[in-house]
Amino acid sequence: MGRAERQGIRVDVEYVRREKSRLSKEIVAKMKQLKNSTFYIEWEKAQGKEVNLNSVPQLSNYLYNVKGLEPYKTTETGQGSVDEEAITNLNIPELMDIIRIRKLKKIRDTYLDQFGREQVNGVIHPFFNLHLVRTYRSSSDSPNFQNIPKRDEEAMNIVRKALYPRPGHQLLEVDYGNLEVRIGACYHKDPNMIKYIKDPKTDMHRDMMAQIFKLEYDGSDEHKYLRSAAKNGFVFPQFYGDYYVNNAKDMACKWGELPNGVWKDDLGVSIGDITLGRHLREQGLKSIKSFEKHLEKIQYDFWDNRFPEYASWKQRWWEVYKRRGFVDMLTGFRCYGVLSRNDATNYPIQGSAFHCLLWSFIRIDDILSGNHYIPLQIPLRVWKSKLIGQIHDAIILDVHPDELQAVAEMVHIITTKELPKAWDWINVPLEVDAELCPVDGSWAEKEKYKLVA
DNA sequence: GGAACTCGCCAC
DNA sequence: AAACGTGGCGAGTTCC
Repeated sequence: MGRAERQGIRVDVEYVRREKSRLSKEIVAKMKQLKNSTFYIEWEKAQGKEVNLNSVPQLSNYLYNVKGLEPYKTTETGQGSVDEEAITNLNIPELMDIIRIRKLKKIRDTYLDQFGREQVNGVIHPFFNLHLVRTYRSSSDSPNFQNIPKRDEEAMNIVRKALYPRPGHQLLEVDYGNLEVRIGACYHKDPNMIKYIKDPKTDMHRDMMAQIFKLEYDGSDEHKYLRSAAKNGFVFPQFYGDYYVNNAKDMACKWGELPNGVWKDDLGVSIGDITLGRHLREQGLKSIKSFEKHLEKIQYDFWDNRFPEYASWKQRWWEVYKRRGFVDMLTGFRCYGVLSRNDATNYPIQGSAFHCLLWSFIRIDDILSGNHYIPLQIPLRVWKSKLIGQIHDAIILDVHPDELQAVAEMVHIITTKELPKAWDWINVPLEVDAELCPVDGSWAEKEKYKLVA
């Protein structure tokens, strides 16, 4: 990991400077426009002094105390929330401008600023800490290389266009697929989960989508969307220890839309020519309450029938922790201290999943730096290609095009074949996906790449 | 003037 | 009966 830190990642300093000033111009223009609105003028009047558009307490106070609006949700400390979800639901156009400004400032002040500040001769050297995280995962700082925008298209493009390989090289990213789910299976050994992992014809999220939304998955874009709703709104939260009441509320708010506990025909996700809310109503799930009851049954089915071994492992593992005060991970580390019921099962899975990545990272480093002892058909030499970073279940390399083929094969062998050989407790196949950027292309330009033909 | 806090938001 | 896991970081705010 130290070698990757020293290697670093190239930053286009001139681009960062230009992009920051472009963002600043848009932020200033947006603020100017906002300051002319009656919403802002009334806010300023109530405030009695100049309004700070970045101040969360000021906005919360104005919306919920001065104007007396009903908060859509509250924060941990009971204050009216002003996060994106909460203020979007107030249906005030000016608040959309605040969301836009926040997003642009996030890109400028959190990411581009960090790159400019931390770069040395056009290279950043993020730290990858191995000693700070309770679960034995890693963390990264100065700058944090592990939270660079990915899902939001605009933010992803702006930020990742700043990061480059060395001249004549290309960036390669190799991700383990569903690593935590697979490593979880090594602990609980649930046969149904193992079947989902091993049999490519099966798909757990597709099955859950059908059950939750009462729809047979047909592969359409709308169904793909609902599949990810089931995955991120129910399955993963359940794995982490959440329960159906939260799941129902989150899913209904995000995908169905029901301000008064009843589905609205004109709001929410559409499937075919009707909305999800309408579809659920036609299926007899008339309100949020009935959807919650529906999810309650699904939760019991999920743990009692679909993954009973997983459920009993969770139970046993918690009993072990209560008796001994610690749990041991398959990778030899011990989780101790005050753990909640969820912690006692989440920590070992999360930690040993990362250790799989770390083992692979170290072995790849051995080979690239010419020190390897693994009996592979790979000549001993120092490679031009280098490891430059890691994001929990992904490895990022800076590859010379002449070595691409060899690197791809080697990484594939290490991550999916050598690792399970080294650790016999790995009882499920491991898979990796890869993405490749063009030669001299930025990290924004990555495209799917097959490691093995 | 800095530490500690809250809040929002990015990643896995 | 319970009531989602791990981080880093920026900005505003309050306290000492």
